[in-house]
Amino acid sequence: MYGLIDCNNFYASCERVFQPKLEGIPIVVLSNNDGCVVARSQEVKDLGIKMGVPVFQIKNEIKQHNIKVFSSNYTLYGDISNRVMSTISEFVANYEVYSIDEIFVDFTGFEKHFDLVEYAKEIKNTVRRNTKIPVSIGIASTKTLAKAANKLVKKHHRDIGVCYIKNQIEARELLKDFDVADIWGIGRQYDRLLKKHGFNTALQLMDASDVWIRKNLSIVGERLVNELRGIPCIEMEEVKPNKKGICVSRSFGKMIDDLPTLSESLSTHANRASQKLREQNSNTSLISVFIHTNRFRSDLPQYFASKDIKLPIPTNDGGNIIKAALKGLELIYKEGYKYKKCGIYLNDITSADGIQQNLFEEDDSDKKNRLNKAMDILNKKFGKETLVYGVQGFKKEWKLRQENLSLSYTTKLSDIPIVNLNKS
DNA sequence: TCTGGGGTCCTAGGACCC
DNA sequence: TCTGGGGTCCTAGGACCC
Repeated sequence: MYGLIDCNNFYASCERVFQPKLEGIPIVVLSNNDGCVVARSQEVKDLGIKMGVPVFQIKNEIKQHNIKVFSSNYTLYGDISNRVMSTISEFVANYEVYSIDEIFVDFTGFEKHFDLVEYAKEIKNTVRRNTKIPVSIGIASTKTLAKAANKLVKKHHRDIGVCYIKNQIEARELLKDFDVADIWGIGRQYDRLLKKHGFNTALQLMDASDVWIRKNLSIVGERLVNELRGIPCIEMEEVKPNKKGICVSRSFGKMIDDLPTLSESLSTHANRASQKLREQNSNTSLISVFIHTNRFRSDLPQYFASKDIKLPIPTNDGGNIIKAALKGLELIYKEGYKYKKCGIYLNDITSADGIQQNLFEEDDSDKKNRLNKAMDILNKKFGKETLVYGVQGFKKEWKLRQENLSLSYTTKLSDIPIVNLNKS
């Protein structure tokens, strides 16, 4: 038995933790650069505002319904997420943190000793008490069914917050009205394909022909259908495997046309990417950089470019990676365009232990390792970007727009909430 | 004026080997 | 008129997830 525990309207709920007066008030949280809506409170969902809409398209609704708007505050959400996950980890031995607001838990064997619904309710109440975050819990014999159960909570069992699919008889009953589009692993394209061939509900998909599924949805679809049938095909991943690719990119707060400013921004992303690499004790030997203009501005000339740089020796040194990135940037930069975004991908990722040296280049990796270690320690202790490379610049003209950022209540001493006892 | 930022896995097809 | 049979590796692109 698997459980999927998911935080309701997570980012919006986080914003409410330290501002309880926002309870019941419609809230949206925006993507980086205050671009799109990435999280909505229930009140906003009820208004019919869709996930992902550009915020300028809902200006009127925001005004009309007095919707409170927040820039995304990942420092806060990350910290609250850790609290939620650690509370849940007290209840189960095996679990997989699946995303910032979701966790799979392994309930195998629990059903023999506990009433699973009651046990789940206790988890839910404890999380709420410890963190103030509301969660929903779906339980079933496979991860895909647990995901579906979790969706069903939001439709039919919001009061209890738990949905338990005990066996396949119940699964068939509950999934007979379940839209294929809502199945974990069915996206827009597969939804269209399935509907075209008459598969509208999860139940119909459960009874589909294996050959047809294999042919049209590949092995991924075959696994998915078996999971719906109660045959587990997707295992728990309790330890996070190292990333095989690392990407850091951002849109600019305003459009940029000159190489020096682009270089500052790209250096910053490159440095951040090198930190991520070091966090998992890996090296890269293939760096790609890209820049592009604003694809929505059809009135402006468009330019999209990327460049791969192969490194002779795998590295995780910030200086090396920045140097390679800037070399790539110079090769693709063209004057006369208004750039909107740049970024860096690190690929060909290998372990940082046991590097194959190059016969013809001097080995200064020991010195660089010590430098990087020192930088990482300082930035961890005194806050990120305390110590940076000079090429990253100081003016940060390209930085994100974040006009409605809440405080870092839990991670920054100066932002800690103050309780005024006298007043109350 | 204004449109996010990360990831994973799978397949097909081409280049190459003997 | 007729042109083998078996592999591997890599990449680009497309699907998906949050």
